Amino acid sequence: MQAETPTLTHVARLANVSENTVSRVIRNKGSIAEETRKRVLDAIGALGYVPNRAAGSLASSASLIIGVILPSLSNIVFPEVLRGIHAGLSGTPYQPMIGVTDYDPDKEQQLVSSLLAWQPTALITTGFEHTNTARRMLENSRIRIAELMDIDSTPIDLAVGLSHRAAGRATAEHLAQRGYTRIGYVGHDWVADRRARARYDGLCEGLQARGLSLVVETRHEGGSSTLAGRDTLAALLADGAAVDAVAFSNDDMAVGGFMHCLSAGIDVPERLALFGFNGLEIGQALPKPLSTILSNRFLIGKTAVEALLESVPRPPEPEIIDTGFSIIEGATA
Amino acid sequence: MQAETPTLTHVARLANVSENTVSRVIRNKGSIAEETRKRVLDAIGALGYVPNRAAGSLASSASLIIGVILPSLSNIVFPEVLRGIHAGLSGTPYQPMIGVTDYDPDKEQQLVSSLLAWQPTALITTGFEHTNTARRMLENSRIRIAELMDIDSTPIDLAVGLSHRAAGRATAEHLAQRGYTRIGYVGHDWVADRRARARYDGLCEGLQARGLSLVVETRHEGGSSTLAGRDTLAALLADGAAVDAVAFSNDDMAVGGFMHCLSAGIDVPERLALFGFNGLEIGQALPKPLSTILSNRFLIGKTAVEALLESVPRPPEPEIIDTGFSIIEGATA
DNA sequence: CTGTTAGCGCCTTCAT
DNA sequence: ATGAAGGCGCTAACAG
Repeated sequence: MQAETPTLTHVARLANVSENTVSRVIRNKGSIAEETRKRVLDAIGALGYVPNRAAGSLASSASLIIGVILPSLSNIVFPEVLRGIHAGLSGTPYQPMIGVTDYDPDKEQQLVSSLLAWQPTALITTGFEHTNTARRMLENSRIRIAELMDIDSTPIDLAVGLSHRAAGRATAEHLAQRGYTRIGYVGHDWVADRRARARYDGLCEGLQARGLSLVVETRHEGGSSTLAGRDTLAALLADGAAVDAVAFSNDDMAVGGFMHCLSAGIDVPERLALFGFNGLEIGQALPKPLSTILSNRFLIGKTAVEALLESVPRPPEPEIIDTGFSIIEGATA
Repeated sequence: MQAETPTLTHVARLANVSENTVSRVIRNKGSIAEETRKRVLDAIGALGYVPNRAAGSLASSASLIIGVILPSLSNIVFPEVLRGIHAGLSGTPYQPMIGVTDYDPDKEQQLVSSLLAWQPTALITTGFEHTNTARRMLENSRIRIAELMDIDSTPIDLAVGLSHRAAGRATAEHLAQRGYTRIGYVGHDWVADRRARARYDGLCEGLQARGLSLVVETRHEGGSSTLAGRDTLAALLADGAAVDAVAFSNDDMAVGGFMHCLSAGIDVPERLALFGFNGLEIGQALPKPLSTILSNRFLIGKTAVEALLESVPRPPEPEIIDTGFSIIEGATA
């Protein structure tokens, strides 16, 4: 038997109050006699009432949705940001609605439009690169907007992340301090991945400050992956470059590089030092833990959600939250 | 200047038609004169109209939401399923709304309730284990329900995945055929991860069919991870067990095991063979590609979405789609 | 092929 | 502290 789905009206009738009172109890708004509240809650329990979110959204012109736009799910980094978002949302009535851009600004624009159609309370996206249309939509909407991962530019409303340029400089300093002088770079496509590019720039800048510069660099044409890291390092070394350390665009690439060294019998770090970025678990499980930079992905997601929900009308001034980074000393550089 | 958000009414007015006609054009429903359609589309473009999804959902008692409940985001497996779901959804107007259970049935129940409150077109969840209440809610709702990953039981509506028991048996057969006889098992917590348990059962069954049985087994108390695999294999070997092959609960654990062998100078597979499950990229990037079973996670997500949207009223009979698995020969077993 | 008429279930505003 | 009235923007059902 398919019972009719209970609505506010049913609850109100059962509890002998007006719909309005039930609504107030549910939303914890206005003051309600303890006795009444209890009667209402009992009725809700008895009927197994669950509020219709669509009706609520329509009436209030605001939904309990948090739009989340991620560039990719292939890399473990963004699922970890999403985990942080979930952690920040747990215990609240908000639900995340997800979109994936594959690093394509046009797809992002379309997702911004689709997600705004749900009148979400907030929209979380990545980086500062948006189409003009997308930017306008985000600015004009009065909801809260977070731009994650990067803090090297002025956000529309809120930025949460770290300075990738600074992380690149820190890489340079670490390698220089360890006495490496012939430093190479193994990267991936940075047209799509702007933050990898920013780290590269910071790296070059940091080396230059020490009177050094990259002696060789190779970039894989596609996205980052362990296999790409392995093959790209192999290609770089095959050219006979004399390097004593290689900075990778991220840990995936660096772990791949480590695999190549294992296969080729190259001693790490004695003959070749390796340095990554992200601080992924796999890097720390290598026979020699990877020297890298921890990027606090989970924290970025969690912090963003908490900050967004903290003050739901958008504050007048944009805010930047630096979740920082830290060097993992490791044993490969 | 914050212009008023355009609604159907505005579009209708501008195009000189009734709201209903606009609605029909948008939803591609009923027949419309080519001339009228064009006028409406022009008006939509001119105003930058975006339909209010909440209003649409309320009026039609159905939303363009697909609820997705995942056990975890820590492991790359579920993000890959999610990628498949996204792929299946791309080009449709549906958006996924995500929840994470952390393998807790009570959390799942709460998510089922929260997500049903949005009147989604379909709900995708994992496995066959639900609280009684959750099961009742899923059965009573008339929307489509997919239970992913596993096909070894009767689904509420649709199951998409593979037989984990069969995968376990295939592991046994592979190892036996390669001539290994002293086979050990390194696993993780299977109270939460039922499918790992099913593979273990299949493994034992398969060994028995060959007149073999596990000579030793160790299970890590928590979830699977590379570090856990490394340490758990180390612990197993420290006990002095004479094994010539180890089957791991999954690739994360197996890759960790491989790392231990590297550190401890154990030749793989000569002195110890390793076998995993999932076919993750990292396993194939090892100096010796991991012997394992490919679980087609992406395909599971994509297939599920396609099958669900194919026939939106729930069919009378439950259906099972076997996305299968295949052995990756690798070089470690 | 197009228009008219009623809601969907809830929240907001105003009243008491 | 509670109730009454109206409407959020859209779609369904029925005309024509």
